[in-house]
Amino acid sequence: MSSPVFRLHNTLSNRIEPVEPLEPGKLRFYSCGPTVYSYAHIGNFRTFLTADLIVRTAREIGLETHYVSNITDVGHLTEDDVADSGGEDRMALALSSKEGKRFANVWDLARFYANELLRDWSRLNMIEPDVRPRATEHIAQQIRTVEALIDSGHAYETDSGVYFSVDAFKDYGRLSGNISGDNLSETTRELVVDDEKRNVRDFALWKKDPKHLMQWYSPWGWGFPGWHLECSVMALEYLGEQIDIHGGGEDLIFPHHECEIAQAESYSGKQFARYWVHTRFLQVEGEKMAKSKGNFLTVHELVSDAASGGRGINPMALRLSLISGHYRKPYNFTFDTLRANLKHIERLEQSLDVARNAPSGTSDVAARITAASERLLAAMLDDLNTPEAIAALLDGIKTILTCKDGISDEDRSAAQQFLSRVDSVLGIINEEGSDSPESSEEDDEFAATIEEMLDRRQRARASRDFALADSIRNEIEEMGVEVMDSPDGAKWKRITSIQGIDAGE
RNA sequence: GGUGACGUGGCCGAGUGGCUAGGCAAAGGUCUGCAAAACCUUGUACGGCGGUUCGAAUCCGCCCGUCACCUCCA
Repeated sequence: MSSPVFRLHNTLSNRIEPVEPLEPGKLRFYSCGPTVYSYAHIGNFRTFLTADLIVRTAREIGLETHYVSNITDVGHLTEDDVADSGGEDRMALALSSKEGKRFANVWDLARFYANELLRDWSRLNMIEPDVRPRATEHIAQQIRTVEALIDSGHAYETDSGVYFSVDAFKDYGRLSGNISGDNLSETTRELVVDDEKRNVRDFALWKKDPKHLMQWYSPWGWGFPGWHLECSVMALEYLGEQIDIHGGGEDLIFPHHECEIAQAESYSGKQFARYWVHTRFLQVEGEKMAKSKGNFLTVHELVSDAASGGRGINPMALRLSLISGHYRKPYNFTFDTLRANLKHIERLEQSLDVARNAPSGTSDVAARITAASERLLAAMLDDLNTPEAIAALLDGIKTILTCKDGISDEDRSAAQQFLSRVDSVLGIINEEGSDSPESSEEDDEFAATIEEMLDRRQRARASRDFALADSIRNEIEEMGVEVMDSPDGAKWKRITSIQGIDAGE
């Protein structure tokens, strides 16, 4: 048996290619992380989830995967065209916003949102990178790299900073197809105005700016590093001069990744990354997600409980929603599909219960469950075809649920193997996190009230006073709780709803 | 203007020359005092117009529409 082949779309070739690591059996993977100037939104997380699925799938087939993802905690500029004359710094902007007023300084703000990122990351049951480097902790390395690029003739200093010379790197533009500078039309805003730049396309490696809120001392005076530099430097530091896969959002193809290639390859003289994987932006309810449209959704808001102003969504359902579209296609995130995914997660939990606790029986579905399991992995190996994988997931769950009244030993074992694969590859089973809403005293009181009402209802049913029983149930439902009668008595659970969307239902 | 992607049933989303994707919603049924859950059943869609072919949602051409990137948004 040959080992399974993992195929991914490579932006460099615009083709789906088998992933063949430089060093057989060992995968070096770098995924671009966010700038932490606010809560990360679901679009950010769609990209991070693509990385997460790459790691999970690679490990499932036994590739020893070294996974690095950074945190950008330097405030880069919102507009390059005004950068030289004092453009705005993202962090500084966030600091002066209403929300940012509570932070003492940009360092504090970056620290806060970096912590929140990690919190959202773990809520979505995402794999922690082996190394999670921060830009501000790699300034010295960045300065050394700039010096090396100047020494080798790939960069030069001007009054405003140090620029990378695009003319000194022949492959510039290969990744994005932006080969010439001429294709920038009048619809594009003007490029950086700096008479000392040798080519308008040259980009900054170091900005001189003694007024910047975050600044460091360098051979070129006080200032801060260019945005593209940090990822190249940190990838080189933790993964070596040549990595296998480099990923990020589609917007990073140009200029960020194009510039990374230029810097890293000029520095090392070797091909930097062999596979480039990019995630398409998602839309919300059919529209581009934008703060101005009011459809800017953060993971923080969606999964926080209602009491603290969130929408109280099960993080696993959110995770499933965000991976339910193919990563290279525009995905339309809607509350309708989120609601469907809440049901899927409930059924998944039921299937776990069946696999563990269903009584012994004579079911005969092991072959079907195993087929679903194989189909699931095969779909993921085929350029992360998550919609197909989820179809296999649902088929497996459905099959397992048919065994709830009795399951054979063979089927139980197949079911457990299936669920274990679902756990490791899709990451939508998070049992530690699932009962996360810390059981507070309020919850205990609430439960006691419901139990008491159910007792009264049970007595009414016993005396066949169904009208009373039903009216009690209606009362319970108005409290947001669903009642389910079963052979071992009535069970209840909170009705899954999305705060702010299902209000009044 | 340049580059790239995409348009599939009420909705979300696979497929990419002939063979049921799947899910949500909906309808009917089994079960139940009634429900809920679960299970079973039902649904013939591929933006438009041409062309290639025995046969096209799938290939080719044109058109229409949507979206993204083109110097710092994942």
